[in-house]
Amino acid sequence: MDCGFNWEYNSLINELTQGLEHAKQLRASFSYDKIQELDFHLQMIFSSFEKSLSILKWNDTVTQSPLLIAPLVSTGAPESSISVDDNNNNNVSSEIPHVGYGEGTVYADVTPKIDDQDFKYVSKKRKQMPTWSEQVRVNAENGYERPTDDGFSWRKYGQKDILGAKYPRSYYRCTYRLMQNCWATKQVQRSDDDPALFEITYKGSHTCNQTFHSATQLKSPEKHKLKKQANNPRTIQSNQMLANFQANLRVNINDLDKKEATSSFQFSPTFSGFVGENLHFQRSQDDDNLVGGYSLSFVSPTTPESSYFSLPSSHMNGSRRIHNVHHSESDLPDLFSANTSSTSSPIIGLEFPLERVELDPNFPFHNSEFFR
DNA sequence: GTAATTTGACCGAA
DNA sequence: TTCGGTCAAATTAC
Repeated sequence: MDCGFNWEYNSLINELTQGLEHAKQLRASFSYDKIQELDFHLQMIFSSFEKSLSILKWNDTVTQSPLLIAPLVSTGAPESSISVDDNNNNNVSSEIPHVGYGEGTVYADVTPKIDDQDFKYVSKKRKQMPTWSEQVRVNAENGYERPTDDGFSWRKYGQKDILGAKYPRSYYRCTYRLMQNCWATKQVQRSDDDPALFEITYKGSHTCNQTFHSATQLKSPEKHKLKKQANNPRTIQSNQMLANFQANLRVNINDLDKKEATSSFQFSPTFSGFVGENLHFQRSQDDDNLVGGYSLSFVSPTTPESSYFSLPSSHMNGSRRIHNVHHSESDLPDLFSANTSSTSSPIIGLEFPLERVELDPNFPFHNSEFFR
């Protein structure tokens, strides 16, 4: 039977918790001179509540079936939300060997069969998993054939030529589907018109704790340290926030200040820097709100108090020096590149693409909160 | 040896 | 019958 882990319930809790957190920060930081920060939290709140509603609508539709109840005791698998019910003997366990796959999984004869009508509900439920899409641009010049990391660990399980599409579609599932019953999936489709552009469709929210599993692959004592950190609820929540944040990263470097950009500075190994239109690099003074170390900021010449990003060194595990910041080639004018030196020890927490980051100058953010 | 990817086959939906 | 999504054996990468 089930391990007490519920996919939709946890997703909902995650989303609502995030929304609440952003609302709190919004209230705490309300000030006319922090309008961009406020805007960021508003966007995150909207996103959280939209996803929550999506999950609720999805669940509400499916639970019209008498079999598909008890969301708190079902497994994480969308198709295994059929609850244990001694009265009608419709017991279906995710641990019982089954044949077939995917939508309308056919269970082995040792279990009671699901009739056709029930199948429709099961299939419908998976179909109605919360879905959202985003577009990611990559720099194919340097061999980037797939979108940059989105902060989660994915396992590719299929590729398919799509009718009318120039490029095949790739299918990914969460690496921790089996270990943590996480049923998030994504599809990646390259744009016909713009090969550097990828349409990524996510289905279902992550219910896994990926920091934990990253840590388990490391050697001790880092392993122990990261495990401890990963179990911190704040860390788990921050991971989700970071993923959301990362999903909104874009970059425009049309007015990159080359003089500033080519100077070296200490830098996170996983954030490679960003310059928006009319912005320039500036290595900032320590942020009083952060714990120790230096931080890197982006300051708008016109509104220096409102456009910035900072990263405390206390969350870096070893420092890096970044160099060779330069514009990308002409076919990808909105990207820039930078190289980092050395890779001492892995960073704690989520990892972001090293060499390339996109930042939309229209997307205000202040992510100091993520790292505290 | 283990984990990840590739790829042909299978299945359900339309 | 076609097509998109998934599985799982074979292959490749680490």
